[in-house]
Amino acid sequence: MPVPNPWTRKLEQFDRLPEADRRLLDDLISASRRIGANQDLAAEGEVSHHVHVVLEGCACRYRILPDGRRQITAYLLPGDICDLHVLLLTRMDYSVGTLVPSMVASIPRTILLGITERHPKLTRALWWNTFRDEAIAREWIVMLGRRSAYERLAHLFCELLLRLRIIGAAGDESYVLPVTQAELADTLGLSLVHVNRSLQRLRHEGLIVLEGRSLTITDSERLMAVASFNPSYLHPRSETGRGPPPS
Amino acid sequence: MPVPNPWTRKLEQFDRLPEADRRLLDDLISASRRIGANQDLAAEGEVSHHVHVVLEGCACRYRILPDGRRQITAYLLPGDICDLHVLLLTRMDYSVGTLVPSMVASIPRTILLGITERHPKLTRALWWNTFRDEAIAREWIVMLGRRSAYERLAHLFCELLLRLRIIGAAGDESYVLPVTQAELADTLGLSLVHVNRSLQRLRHEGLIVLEGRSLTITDSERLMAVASFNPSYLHPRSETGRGPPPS
DNA sequence: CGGATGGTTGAAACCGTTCAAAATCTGTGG
DNA sequence: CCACAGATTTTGAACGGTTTCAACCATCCG
Repeated sequence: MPVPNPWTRKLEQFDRLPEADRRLLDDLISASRRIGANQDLAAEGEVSHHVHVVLEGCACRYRILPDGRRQITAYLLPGDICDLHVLLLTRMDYSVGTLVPSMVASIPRTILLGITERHPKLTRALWWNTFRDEAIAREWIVMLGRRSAYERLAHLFCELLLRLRIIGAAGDESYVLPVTQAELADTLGLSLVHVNRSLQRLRHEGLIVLEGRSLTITDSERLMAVASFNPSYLHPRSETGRGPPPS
Repeated sequence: MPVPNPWTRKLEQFDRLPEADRRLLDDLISASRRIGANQDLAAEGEVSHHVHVVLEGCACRYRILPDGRRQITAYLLPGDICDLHVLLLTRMDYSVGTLVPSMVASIPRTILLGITERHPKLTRALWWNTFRDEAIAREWIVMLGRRSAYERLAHLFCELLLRLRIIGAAGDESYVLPVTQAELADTLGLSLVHVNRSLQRLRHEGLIVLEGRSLTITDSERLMAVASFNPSYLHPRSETGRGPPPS
């Protein structure tokens, strides 16, 4: 059996899909394209007719305030859907852009919408995907509202470790950070300068090694404690066992 | 024709529902109960078998960090579903509690899950509801990450004005704030003291009048400008016209 | 080599927090 | 109708985390 594409893998975290659904997913992303870093896939305010899926690289959701302040509201890793809500809400209330060179598939919303009428298992997996996105957004609210700069960095690094591990893009304790310090600042609601200093503190305290973009978590135990990181919001597979909760 | 309950009204913001679906919604919430303020409906970490819907009053989603810091991640107004993800993710990753005395319905997840297999229009409305929740969460991320205390308060008051107006719980420019200043602090990621001082500034600048819990927005034009408030994330009805985007 | 991007450092200013206490409001029972 | 306790709002003052401004350094790459 061939290795499933990242999107299929992601959706099957919820429940095994019928063979027909898996083939369908393969088809939908067959026309993917390679895109450079810092390219917009969709822009705030426009009416969008395509749902985007990241297959390689990394993108983000972000908003820019009238005076130029920017806030990143989500990281989109391989297998993640950038803008699924376009299915039912076509007006974009944020922008989507790549953070590094990426491979992205673009699916007409009418096609996907039609599919949801004939593929209940797949539709349920997409709904699950929506719930998980929302759970991550909630956790970011907590991170921004009630954690210090130091803790926010620790928390974000823990989240990325787990999310990248699931898709096989991280080792036991190291991965390639897909963002610059300026982008970390826009993610964590901090200034660039303060991100830099907080990173140094994480290094000095022996929690991480960060050389260029390669991040190694040298003491994940303590890093998770600093972040008061509780992975349950990612709803890891192991917790519910195989398959979705019984109906 | 009788006035629909708040939940039905909320779900019909997306699309008109078949008469059968509306009757079903009435049935589901017929066994609602009255609950005092500050009562938990569901607690973080537990496996929940019920979906809760607010019919009167106000509840919130919140998380408490190990050291006691608290962050509110959503306000749940009449018609809002507290924990719909329980359908597919039964483990709670946050708590739900009332902010004021409320009327709340509690629906077994297996019942609602079964319904989603036989009522496509209703299911789609529920999915839409999920997307809208997520859009609000994203906006809160922007609010917490990139706005000052003063701007956060302004933004929150704008959001509540619109959301309460939709359900007929706010006049043109005034409503009853369902929260104390301490709760505002836990919502906006600020200290109680600073919330108090920022509120005074909003008053002194003539943007609001706040007496007890009664809030009047005296200059909504300027309040929205201060908050750089853009209501599109609430996906108001008027924008898409009647009914959902065409398939 | 030169320009662009990303990372690092220093110092001053500011926004928001903390601690502590007073003032006001609210509901309740006597 | 008053007294009282608890919750909520308000105020003052000191402290500190974070920002801002302004350089400087390192690296990469054509």
